[in-house]
This record gives sequence, C-alpha cells and structure tokens, in this order.
Amino acid sequence: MNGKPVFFSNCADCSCKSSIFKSLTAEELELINKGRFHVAYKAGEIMFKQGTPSSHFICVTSGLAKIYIEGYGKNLILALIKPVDYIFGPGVYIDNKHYYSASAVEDSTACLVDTIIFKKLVRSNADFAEDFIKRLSNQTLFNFEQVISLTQKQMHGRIADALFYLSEKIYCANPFNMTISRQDLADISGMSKESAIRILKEFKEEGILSVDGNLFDILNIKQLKQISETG
Amino acid sequence: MNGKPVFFSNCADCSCKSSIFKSLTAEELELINKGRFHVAYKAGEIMFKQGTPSSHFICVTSGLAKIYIEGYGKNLILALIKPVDYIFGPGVYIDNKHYYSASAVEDSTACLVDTIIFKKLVRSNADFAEDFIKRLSNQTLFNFEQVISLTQKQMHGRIADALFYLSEKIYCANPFNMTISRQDLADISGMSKESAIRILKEFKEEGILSVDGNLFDILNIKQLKQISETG
DNA sequence: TATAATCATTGACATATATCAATGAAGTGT
DNA sequence: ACACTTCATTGATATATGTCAATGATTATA
Repeated sequence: MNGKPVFFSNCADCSCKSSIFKSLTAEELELINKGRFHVAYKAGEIMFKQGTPSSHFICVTSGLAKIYIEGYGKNLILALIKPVDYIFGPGVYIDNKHYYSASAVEDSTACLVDTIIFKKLVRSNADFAEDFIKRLSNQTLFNFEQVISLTQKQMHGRIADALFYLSEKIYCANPFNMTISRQDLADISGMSKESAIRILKEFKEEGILSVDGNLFDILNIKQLKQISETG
Repeated sequence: MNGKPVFFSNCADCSCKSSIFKSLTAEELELINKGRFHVAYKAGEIMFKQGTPSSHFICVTSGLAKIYIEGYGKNLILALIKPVDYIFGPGVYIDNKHYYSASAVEDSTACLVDTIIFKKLVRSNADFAEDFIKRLSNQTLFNFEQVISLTQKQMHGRIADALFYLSEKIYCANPFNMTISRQDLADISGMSKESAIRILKEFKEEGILSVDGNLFDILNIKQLKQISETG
C-alpha cells in the first residue's frame, strides 16, 4: 500500500481536471478542492471493492485503472479508465454501494471527492447536471455496444473489438504498448484467457496483428474491422 | 396501424402517471400536458426504430412494450416496459437518435412527450433531475445484472433469470400469463429460440415449471433460484 | 544467483450451443 | 371451412468455446 495522500495545488489550477468540471464556477471548484484527496496506487492495487460503501467519486489523474464486475467465478471488465476520466458508479444515487470493483492496472494517481459534494453540485448547477447526464448516457451507449459485442459476436469479433477499444479509446495510438494482461484482455472480451491468446495467435499468423513483447501493432486495420463486423 | 391519437383529460388528473412526475409542480405538469399525445398501438407495432431521430419520451400507459437492440442478425431485448413506466433512450442527451427499437408486445397505449420539455424540466427542477438520475442509475444496474447473466451463465441460468424477471418484475404474479413469444424469451436470454424451448422442456420434465397454454407456473422457486445462482 | 511466483502459451478433450430441417399447432383472414 | 401464415416443438448435426494439464517465459524476491 502506497496510499499516502499527496496534496497538489488546487482544482482551479489543475491541469488534469476532468472535463465534467468545466461548467463549474470558481467557488464550486473550491468546494470540490476542499474535500478532496490525492492518492497514489501501485499497479494491481484495489481502489474499491464491489459491495462496499461508496463515498467518493474518483478521478484518475495518471496511470490506468479498470472497473470490473466480479461475477460468477470470473470478472467482466466494464471499462478501462485513463486520465483524465472519473469513476462514478450507479450505486451512488441508489444505495451508496459499489456495484463493481476498481483497481489500478498501471501505477496510478487519483483524486477522491466526496459524493455528497458532487450530488450537491448536480442539484445547484444545471449545466453541471446536464453534463453529468450526458456522461451517464455515453456510458450507457458504451454498455450497449459492449453487450452486443459480447452476446452476438464470436470470439474473433470480440477480440477485434477489444483491440480497437485499446488502440482507439485507451492508448490512442496504433503501435501501442499493451499494459494490460492477457487475462484482462479476456475479461474485456468475455472469454477465457486461453481463448484470447489463441485468437491473438491466429491474428498474428494471418498478418493482421504483430506482437513484439508488449508492443501491439494492428497491421491490417481494414481486415480487423471486417472481422469485428462479421462477428 | 391503429395510431389515432386519443386525448385523455390531462396529466394532473392522470391515474397512470409515471412516478417520475411526482416531483413536478402543477404548472410543470401542465407544461407536459400541453405538448403531449396519447397513442394506441396494436401488438407487434413498432413504436420507434433504432437509428431514427428521437423526439419524444414515451410513457406506456397500458399493455406491454419491449425495447431491443437490433444487433448482428438477432435482437437483444433490453427490457420489457409495462405501465406505468417510460422509455427514454440514452441518445436523447447525445445526438437525438434512438439506439434501440421499441415495439408493442401486447396491445398498448402510450403518452408521448417532447423531449425538449423533459430536458427543460431537468434543468429547472432539481428534484426532478435527481429522480431522473436515479432512474438512469437503476437502469444501469439492471444492465449490469443482465450483462453478467448473459456472459457468465449457461442457458439454464439465463432462462431461470428470464423467468424470474417475468414473474417478479413484469407480470408480478406467479402463475403468470405469458404474453411474450418464445422468440422474445430467447431474445431476453441471448440464445436461439430452439434452445430456449429446450430448456423450458427440461424445466417441465424436472417439475420446476408447468406450462399450460400461455400460463406459466414456477413450481419450484427454490430450485430455480439455485439454477440461476449456479449458472 | 537461485528460487519462487506470476504470466503466457500450447495441445487435447469435453460440451454447451447454434444451425438446419422437418413437423405440428394455433391463429387469421377470406 | 379453407388455405395461409405465424409460432412452437423436436431431432440430428456441426462447431465454438471452456476446461484441464503441461510447459515455457518472465518477473519478483530472498
């Protein structure tokens, strides 16, 4: 546990402030700033655990985190959270429980803000509330894509989707440095680790993908898109 | 098409008003009442289609509707919508597009309200906004349950979950009258129609379920719960 | 450096599940 | 009452995918 709080300047000056805060006034930002903690996590450390009370909203300021549901014997990764994005589970507005777990995939830092403050701002600032609802809506759309991929595509299509997710949404690069494990890849794609590895191997053999250590390179984007489409 | 509008008294007096409206003032209700349409759908009729512009929020006042994503060759039913519940897709706050389709499963009636009015109320009434966020959160939790059931349980567990969903959440009865087709049951459970039928047959043979015409009766709730748990 | 521990890879095998095809049942319109 | 369409059921078969077990590779630790 390397969880000692590190205090940065303040939210108003923060260069890695989540875009959700753009509709806040200086006073509102200061409100957030006052009740906020900055914490460092080592890779692998759990940020919070499914089933525990959820008291804070977490903004990832560096590194990479995963949020995942601990299901029946295996995990389903709902999303990877990169800087500067935040984690705000659906339980906050229901029963203040976490409905998924979160952990650091890479060494990470994060700001924690009390959800009471967040909810207060939602009530008092309509722009903020609307931005928040937009964000919730986007998450829902993402969930829809994921559930369709997981339930209606075969493994090749699901791995293709996962690779595009990593390349386009998370690492934002094409030869990209894979910082998640094969197990994580499998947990994103809803299959066993062995199956995920096998698909990667096939992609390599077909010249669609090259893997050099942790460096992944999608060589034939068009063909991989095709595989994603045809399931 | 039996889509002729039927005008009821008004929202303030409406006995089948969705609970989301409870935080609205009389004037706000009147605002909704003014721009509202009451429509009747026959079973099977489409209310709106995935990909089309979404302009109205739909409150189901009688009958039963389904919302479903048209995926790769087959549909996934996200939820059944019974009175008095409403349909408000995530696209409304993103790009005003429908990200799923909706259709009437039984003969149904519904009230349509312009989403512009709805969004205006979200901005002006904090209680209403908070109720709406709660509702979105509940939907997300439901999505989580569904995706875990669909991706981590085998067919028996998924059918068990679907049967409990129908009995406990939709029909709210135990011997219940099944108004959805086997194909719909399969589309809820993420499997082929034939597989769904086979599982039902097995449940019948094991005395867990009785099916008499459209009357379904879960005879051994405990065992079915067990099947749901063990996947 | 040695040792343990985790992670990645591969093969063999069992099985859950979809697909295809045929048939029966039930409702619908003429 | 009739043909006709949709829906439900069943069986046979192919295959996608998970599980188990073994091994290699890499990293952490003493």
